[in-house]
Amino acid sequence: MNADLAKATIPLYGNTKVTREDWLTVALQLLVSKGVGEVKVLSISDRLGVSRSSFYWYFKSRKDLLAALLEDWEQANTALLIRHADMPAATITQAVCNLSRCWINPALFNHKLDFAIREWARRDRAVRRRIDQTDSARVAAFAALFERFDFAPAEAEVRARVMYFMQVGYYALELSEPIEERIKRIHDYVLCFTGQTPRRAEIDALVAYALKANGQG
Amino acid sequence: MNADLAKATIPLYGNTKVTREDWLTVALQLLVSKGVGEVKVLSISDRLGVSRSSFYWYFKSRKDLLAALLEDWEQANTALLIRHADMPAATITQAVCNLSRCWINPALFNHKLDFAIREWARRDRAVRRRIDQTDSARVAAFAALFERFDFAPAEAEVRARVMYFMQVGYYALELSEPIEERIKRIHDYVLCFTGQTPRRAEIDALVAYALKANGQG
DNA sequence: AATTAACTGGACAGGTGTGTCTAATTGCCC
DNA sequence: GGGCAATTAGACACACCTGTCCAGTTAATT
Repeated sequence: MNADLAKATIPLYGNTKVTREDWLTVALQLLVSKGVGEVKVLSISDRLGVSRSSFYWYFKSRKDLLAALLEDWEQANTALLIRHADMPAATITQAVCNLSRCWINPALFNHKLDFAIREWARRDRAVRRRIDQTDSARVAAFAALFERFDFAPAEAEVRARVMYFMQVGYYALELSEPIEERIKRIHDYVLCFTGQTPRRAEIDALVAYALKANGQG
Repeated sequence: MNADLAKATIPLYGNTKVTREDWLTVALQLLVSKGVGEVKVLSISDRLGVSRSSFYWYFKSRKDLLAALLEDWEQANTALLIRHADMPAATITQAVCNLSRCWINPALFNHKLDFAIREWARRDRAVRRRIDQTDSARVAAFAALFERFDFAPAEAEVRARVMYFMQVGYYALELSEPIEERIKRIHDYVLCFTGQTPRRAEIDALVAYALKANGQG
């Protein structure tokens, strides 16, 4: 149950059963699967097989834990997207294919986490502010990508937004379509996003990547 | 506080202060502004200035109330979108402009309600099923629109999805940009969605509509 | 004016959550 | 093998939400 993290660290001192990391890991799982509202001290301690009150040795309060979770999220998701947007590419269609890897490979972008944070932001101003900054940074990186391929600034901005918002919307609907279904649409998506017909090799490579990343390769 | 609805109906019998409608109205406001979790009998009775227990005269339980709210939502939002998608238009760009009125006029599509339901669906299977049906119906209507203007079925489907998901994503981010900002992008959005340059008159008409609907006209 | 149907209010029971305090318990160190 | 520090369990206080019960209160009806 808690074997994963506790054992990796230095041997524990005293009557220790779990670490602060363990609390965080389970809290993150709960945040992702059920939303902030369900990140409860009791639920976590249950899953950890540990008394609820131990929690207060590691964290000042539930708020303290939530702040730590927000920190974790901020480190993970945005840097990934920006890194992929900045990858070298010969054509705009290739660049969009590169970026699509984040959406197509579940190991890359944690959309459930992203969305849990979004839901949280609806009820918390501080979270709201942080996610707004994050969204701006992402869109700016995508717009820069289109501008690198000589799109006019205004059009680059709109295409960046369409691409990003469309993806967020896709996640919002939680369609959970099989990968074969999604693959069929890749060509037309790239066409719609860029206004240009992608090369066959670009699409083929992305399709192969998608299958592999989803365990169908 | 509760003057709005109670007075509009037939004179009330007995020691009546509020109606079932009043409970529903306030519940809907809470659902929209704070999410399902905050739709509490106590919160509503407080706002209504009425005892909490009166609730159980009108509704069997909190679940009963929530079911009624879901019913309300289903009636309102989807029919509106489909009606706009089916409007006659001379060009595909014109058709997309027609549909955009739903997104641009806050009096038409209640996106906050739509999103509150989406969040709710994350924790309730029955709601999940209903919203999935709704989303399919909407996308089907949009795809039919593109097909009417001779787009190939596969491309029509993708363009419908890009347009719809992009809009849902936009709402997910809760950007709250001023209307002037959004207006600037209309032209490029239509271009990106349809792959065709819209006519000047089409854009001008939509911009005028947007300003009027947002009290700037 | 009494009756009655349509409500309303307050008290109570039961469940679940947070946070605090104190008395264990455990493993390392000397 | 006793002491100590780190950690944990359990009891308790408090808050808040749902749902039930019952004794009012009120205005149309007779």
